[in-house]
Amino acid sequence: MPEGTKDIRDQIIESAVKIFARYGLRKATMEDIAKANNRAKSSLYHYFSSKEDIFKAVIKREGNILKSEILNAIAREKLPTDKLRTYFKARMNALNRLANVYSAFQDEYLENYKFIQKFRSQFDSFEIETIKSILKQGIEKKIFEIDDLDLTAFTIVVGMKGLEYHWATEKDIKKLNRNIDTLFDLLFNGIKRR
Amino acid sequence: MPEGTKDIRDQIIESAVKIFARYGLRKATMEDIAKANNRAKSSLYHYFSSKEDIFKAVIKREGNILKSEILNAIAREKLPTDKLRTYFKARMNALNRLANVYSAFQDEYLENYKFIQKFRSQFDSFEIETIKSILKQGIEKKIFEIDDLDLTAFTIVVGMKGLEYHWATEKDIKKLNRNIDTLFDLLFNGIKRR
DNA sequence: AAATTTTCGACTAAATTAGTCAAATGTTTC
DNA sequence: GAAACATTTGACTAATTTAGTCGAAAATTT
Repeated sequence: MPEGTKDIRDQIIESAVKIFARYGLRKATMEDIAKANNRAKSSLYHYFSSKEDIFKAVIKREGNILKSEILNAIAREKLPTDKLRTYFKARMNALNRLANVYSAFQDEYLENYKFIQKFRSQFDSFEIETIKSILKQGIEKKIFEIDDLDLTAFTIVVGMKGLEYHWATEKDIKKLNRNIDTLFDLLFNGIKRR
Repeated sequence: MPEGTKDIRDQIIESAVKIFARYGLRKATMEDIAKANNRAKSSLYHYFSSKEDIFKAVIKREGNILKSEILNAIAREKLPTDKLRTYFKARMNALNRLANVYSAFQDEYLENYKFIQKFRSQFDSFEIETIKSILKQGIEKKIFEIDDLDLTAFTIVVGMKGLEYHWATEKDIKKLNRNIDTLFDLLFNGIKRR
């Protein structure tokens, strides 16, 4: 695909996000996406090879937004402690903002797709690495005391996943933020240098 | 359909509400509804003759809920003035609560169905009659002064529809409630006995 | 105005879906 | 307990929808 084409590809992706968010991969049709973009269905195939191809692009885009939101948020903090707490909240907020796309993303039907599994595991890696780098800084600054860095980072990510599940069904944002703080404090007091 | 059958019919309608709310009439499949009800698709046809038939039942049910919520709300008020204001708010709140179903209901694709048009016009009649009865009480109690009752009731309903349209795109509930009050005051000062 | 990119409508093969049906299972009634 | 009835189901089909193709028309660039 040529150069200036980027804009229209992006346009299509943007429409597709909404359609996928509303209907999920299965029920969203190329016709739906095309209409939302004021184009004929066949035009889409000039930019993407298949519906799955568009979906991949959507997932990639939303994933990148999620990652950069998290990275930006923790970049604003100086202390590893604050970075960690901010990471928690930024993750929840970003996920909250993406709630629609995300709920489509949770669709069990998607689990069968290999590229979704790949994306998930890539995102897991990103999270573990990010947490690890925060923990490392904490160790260097003598704020944290951790035996097994990998295992600790992994455990933290798993813990957040648990919270995320709870979050999916929790409407009370206030209560949720308190949960985040509680989990954080519990974790923090476990790893803080005594 | 036999007698004790009612329970299961209702069960099916309840599942169907959720499915229609999520996907709309077009994209909701009998299979979806059946699954949500832990039944085989063919079982549904024992209780309903078609998908459209289920949809009609859903619309009827939600319409009745809407009506009774409104009627209950205004029954709690004594003064015609308060009844009118309460009507406004109850209508908005009920519609708000039914937001999902309602958004599916707004689908342009539905406009082609005759029974939807029929339902709409029946609901319009209900609203106009309800408003008229409130206005009548107001006139009797010398609180309102109205020339053409029918035309006034009609105008009020049309006004609320306009607000409803605005509401559909307005996320700020606070602002919306202020709008309701404003519209109400404007209207009220127009019909109040001087 | 030639070359290239973009759009589109018409088309097809494959998949999905509404609705049917006959048989299986479950429940009542005598 | 078996006849009568109600309910559920899986297999099936006809009709519709849908992903993806293709050749040619617009639009844009060179």
